[in-house]
Amino acid sequence: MVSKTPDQPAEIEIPEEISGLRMTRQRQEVYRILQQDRNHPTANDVFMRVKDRLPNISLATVYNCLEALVQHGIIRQVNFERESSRYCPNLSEHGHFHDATTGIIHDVDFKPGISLADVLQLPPGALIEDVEITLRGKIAVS
Amino acid sequence: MVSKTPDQPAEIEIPEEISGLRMTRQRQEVYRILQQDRNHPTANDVFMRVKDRLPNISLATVYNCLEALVQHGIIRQVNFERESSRYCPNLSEHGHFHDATTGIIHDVDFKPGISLADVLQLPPGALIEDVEITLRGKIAVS
DNA sequence: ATTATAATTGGAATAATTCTTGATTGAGAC
DNA sequence: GTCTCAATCAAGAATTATTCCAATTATAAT
Repeated sequence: MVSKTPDQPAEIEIPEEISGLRMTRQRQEVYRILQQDRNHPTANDVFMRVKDRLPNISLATVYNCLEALVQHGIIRQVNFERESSRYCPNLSEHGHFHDATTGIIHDVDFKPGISLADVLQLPPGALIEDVEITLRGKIAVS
Repeated sequence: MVSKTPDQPAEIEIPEEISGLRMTRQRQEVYRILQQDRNHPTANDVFMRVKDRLPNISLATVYNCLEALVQHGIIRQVNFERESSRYCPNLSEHGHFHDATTGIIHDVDFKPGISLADVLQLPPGALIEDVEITLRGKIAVS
C-alpha cells in the first residue's frame, strides 16, 4: 500500500471543538490521519498510523474516536461488501468505486447539478438521511 | 417481523440447473424462500424458514447455498451498514431504501431510461461489475 | 482543590461468517 | 444394478471485526 503522505506533512489546524464534539488529543490525531491519508483507511489502518504520535492509544479508542466523528458528521463511514469499515473525510455527496485490480477506492462525484433523488423512484414520502453508493469493477488499461 | 407469505403459496417451478449451477434440494428450497419472502431475509431468516421443509439442514449449508446462488448471479447479496447480509432475488439494477422506523427494506428502481453511469463522473476506463445503492431514512406519514 | 462528567484503556465478549473434516449424495461408467 | 468419483452437505471449531465492560485518567465546573 503506497502512502502519499509526506514525511513532514503540513500541520493541519484542528479546532478544540467541532460540531459540539470535544476534540481530545486522540480525536484530533485520528481526524488528522483521515485528512492526510485519503485512501479510505480502516480502523486498524488508522490505529497503526496513529501510534506514531500516540504510542499508548488503544484500538478501542480508535473505534470510539471514529464513531464519535461519524456521529457528529465530521467524517463518513464507508462499507464495502462485508469488509472492514473504512473512513472518509469527504463530506460531499459522493460514491465510491472500488477497483478490484489495485484495491484502490476512488471517490466518485455526481455530474454537476444531478442528485440521486432525481434519478430514483423513491417510495412516496421517503426522507433520505443517508446514501451509500458503492461500485466495484476494474479500470481498463488503455 | 411480518411475513406476507401465504400459508399455501403457489409452488414455484425451479429447474434442475440454473446458470450451470446444479440445483440440489437444499439450493432449491433456499431459492424458493427468497422467491416467496421478498422482505430481504438474512441467512438466519432463511435458515429458520427452510427448516420447515428440510429439518436437517444446517446454517452452514444455508450460507453455502446462498453463496453459490450469488456466485452464479441467481440472487443478489445486499449489505446495510455492518448488519447481517440480506438476500434478494430481484436481479434488475435497483437500490434499497431502508426505512429506519419500520425496518422495512424497499426496492428502489431507477426512473425509466436512466442508468447510474449516466449521472456519475466515473474514473476514466472504469468498468462497473457491481453496484450497490443503499438509502436510509424515514417515510413521512401523510 | 474538589467534584462531576466524559474519555481512554486493555482485555473479554459477541456475532456473523468462514473454514475444516468427515459423511452423504448423485451422475455417469460399466 | 452397482461402482466410482466429484460435488455437496453437516456439525462444530475457528476467525475477525467490532463492541462491551470495568477501572483508570483527563477535563471541566464549581
